[in-house]
Amino acid sequence: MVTDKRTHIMERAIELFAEKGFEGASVRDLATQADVNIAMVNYYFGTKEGLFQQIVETRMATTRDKIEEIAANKTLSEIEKVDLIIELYVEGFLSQPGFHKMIQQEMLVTKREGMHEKLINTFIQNTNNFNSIIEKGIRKKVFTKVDAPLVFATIIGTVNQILKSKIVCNVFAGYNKNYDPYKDEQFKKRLITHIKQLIHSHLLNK
Amino acid sequence: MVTDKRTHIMERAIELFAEKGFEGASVRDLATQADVNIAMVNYYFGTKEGLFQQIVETRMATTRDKIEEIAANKTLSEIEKVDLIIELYVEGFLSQPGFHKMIQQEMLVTKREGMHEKLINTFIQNTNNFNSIIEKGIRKKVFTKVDAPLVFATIIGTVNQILKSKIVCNVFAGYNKNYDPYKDEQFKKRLITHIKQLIHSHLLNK
DNA sequence: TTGAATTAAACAAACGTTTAATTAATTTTT
DNA sequence: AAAAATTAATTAAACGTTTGTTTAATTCAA
Repeated sequence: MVTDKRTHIMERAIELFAEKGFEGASVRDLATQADVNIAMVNYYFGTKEGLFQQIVETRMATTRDKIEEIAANKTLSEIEKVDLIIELYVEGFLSQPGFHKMIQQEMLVTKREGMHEKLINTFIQNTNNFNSIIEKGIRKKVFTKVDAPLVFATIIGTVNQILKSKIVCNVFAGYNKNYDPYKDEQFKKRLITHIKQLIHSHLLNK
Repeated sequence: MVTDKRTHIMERAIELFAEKGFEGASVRDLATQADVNIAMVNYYFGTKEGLFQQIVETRMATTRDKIEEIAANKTLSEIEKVDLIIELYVEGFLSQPGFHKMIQQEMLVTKREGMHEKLINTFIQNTNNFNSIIEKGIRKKVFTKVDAPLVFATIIGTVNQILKSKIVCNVFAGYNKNYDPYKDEQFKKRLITHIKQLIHSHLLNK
């Protein structure tokens, strides 16, 4: 039950950090939400920042490894790889909206330098892996000569933009305020379709 | 000299808010950066949140009005309007990176509900104006049947992604760490070209 | 002389963290 | 297997700082 409590605190913390930001979410708030004593946060994670780092380190490695795996795969074509990465980001972001909101905020803020740099470095790795796929496609002449890193920025940026607010997202989806688009399989497909069509016509345009 | 001091505080506050977030930037910090007494912030803006709101209200109306103007224009074609909006966002974002970082953070955070809703509403207005352009283009059969609100999300999202960190941006641009891509005219052109090509092949694809 | 601008000092409240005491669980010894 | 000893988990209370804001006095300009 020890690790259960640890992960429980982390899970509740993700939602609070996403909602209020790192500074905006107080330790007392975190403890109340997780239904534990205030001192438990420091007991398990040392500091508030330690808790944040634990969350990031645990969850961010997954996406990075998956992208690395896709990039290194030798049986997939370049366009198949691009499609897989699009699906990976949409599914990952929509299934863990809180976590990715957290990350987005921290990428904007340069206050906690160590944390910020760690995020940037992982992101740069992902960019490089994506670039290598695109560049190979261009060399093979299956892709047009596109601006690879900016194509990556478009994919991530589009999903991030959707993630920015559920309300805005509802306007996009045209549904009512109580409906949760992140949990809707149809909305997910719609987003994937949009990005794929967009990127395909850009990459494969003659 | 009164308004000068007011705007001076606002200008310095934008940079601090962008760098550290709303909660992360303390009033003492703001006062020190603007080289004024701590009490002056409350004297001019009532509260810290009042300062934030003043900044947002002053600057955000400009973009909204420009988009409305473009959408209402009767001499421009639909594709010309789309191009103008792309240029508007890239130029606006790159010339005022601090302000737009601030906005991005506040759109992610739902703590200050009033502020958040105001941002969302303005954004929804912009989305609707953009949609009406796209829908007209589709009706005229000069555009393919695209997902208009998601196309808008792609444009904004791409620029926002670029804005997320100067370091990441430098990796995109392939330059050294001291170079400031936001001030580089060539990088701006590169970004505009990428988005235009991307959106064009998506909208005009047969 | 009147009102605005500016200041240093103080305010209570909230912050992250630590402490010291207590309970619960585990291990060691009998 | 029971008792004792040891470690881990949990708690309420307090720690010193920092927070945003206010006050009351002072300087400045009209």
